[in-house]
Amino acid sequence: MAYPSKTSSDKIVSVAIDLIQREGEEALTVARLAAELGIKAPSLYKHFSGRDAIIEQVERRIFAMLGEALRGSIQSDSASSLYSACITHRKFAKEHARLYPLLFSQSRLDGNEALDIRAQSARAIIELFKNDRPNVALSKARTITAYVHGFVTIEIADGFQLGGDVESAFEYGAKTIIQAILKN
Amino acid sequence: MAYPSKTSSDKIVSVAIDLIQREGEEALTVARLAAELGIKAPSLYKHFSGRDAIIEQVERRIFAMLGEALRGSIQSDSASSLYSACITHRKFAKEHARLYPLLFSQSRLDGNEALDIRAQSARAIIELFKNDRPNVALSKARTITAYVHGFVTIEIADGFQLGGDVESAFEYGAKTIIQAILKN
DNA sequence: GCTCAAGGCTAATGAAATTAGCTTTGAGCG
DNA sequence: CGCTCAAAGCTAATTTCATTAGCCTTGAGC
Repeated sequence: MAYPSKTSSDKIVSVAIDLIQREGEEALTVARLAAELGIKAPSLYKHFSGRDAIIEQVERRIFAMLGEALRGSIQSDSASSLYSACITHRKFAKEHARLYPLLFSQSRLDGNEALDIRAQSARAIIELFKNDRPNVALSKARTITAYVHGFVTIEIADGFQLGGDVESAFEYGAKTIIQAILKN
Repeated sequence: MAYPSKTSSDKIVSVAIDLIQREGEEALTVARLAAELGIKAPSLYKHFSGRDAIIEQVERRIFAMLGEALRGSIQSDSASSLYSACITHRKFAKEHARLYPLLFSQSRLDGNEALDIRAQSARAIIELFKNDRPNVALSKARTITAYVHGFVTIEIADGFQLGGDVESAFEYGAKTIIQAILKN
């Protein structure tokens, strides 16, 4: 084709992820990102329609990573697997404290594509309830997912300000919910 | 004192809340807000140090409103009260879909002030577990709060994309968790 | 009736995103 | 071997915001 590309869409997204992880989303300016890639801001528009499009890809990638991590943590289809999925989810969120909140913000992801990428993460959990009626399985998956997501979201935002042992609170909640879910 | 004030800090925050509720946070530009107040952008700086300071007050107010709603929904200290608190929390979040996500974003609120305003909301729930040891009560409150917060956060972000009955999922989760919590 | 500080205003500055329009270069073809 | 052309860069606007500088107005209190 043509001019030797100094970068690629994949590279751009990777560097964007690094930057957000290091300094937060607001630090991701088009000029800054371009600089880290060794090019100038307007050149980025040859690869993406704009800043939002880049962040959208970032979200997509983080979702994929979370999904992969969750699937990797689920060995059997037992309760212990469910608990380890919770641990993994929480660990992932905290290790990507600046990226994780992007996943369920106003979400630039829309429609079909969002469905696919999210479904992959969800599916792994839903599978664990294959003995239940589909609707019940969905409710159970949503319950445990909501709990973990809510917990880590508050945790990341430094929302647990009343002291106490946050670790044991997480464990208590996860185990209690899992136990209850496996019965009812 | 002096020049007849055309507005006030309270009024500014109210109008800001309206604006965000109607058109989202990004629609809250300093110029736009000023216009809705009948003044010019720079005049706002006589009342607030900047856009962030205004949004901080918005968060504070929303937190206070949520706390009030929760306290209002708790009559007794029984399980039924806990469930109605969940309903109230969810209703509040959905009725303030554009404002609620601000509460646990990166949070501009810091330190002591944040503690106070959040503690008020939390306290109401913790009270319900006064028969438990303090640390357990805290864990229980955190568990149910995390669940509801996570659920509505995902819901608002349109994250439940696999169909099914979201209403019944919420009910299932809330009731299951409450029941489990009241035992253990 | 004077004064002065709070609360407005206009004009300027500075950061970002984005657009317009030009330049470079190397893959592939004749 | 040399030509061409489209992709990928670049510089120079343009726009939209937030914020700052500096000035003007007015009414409460003396």
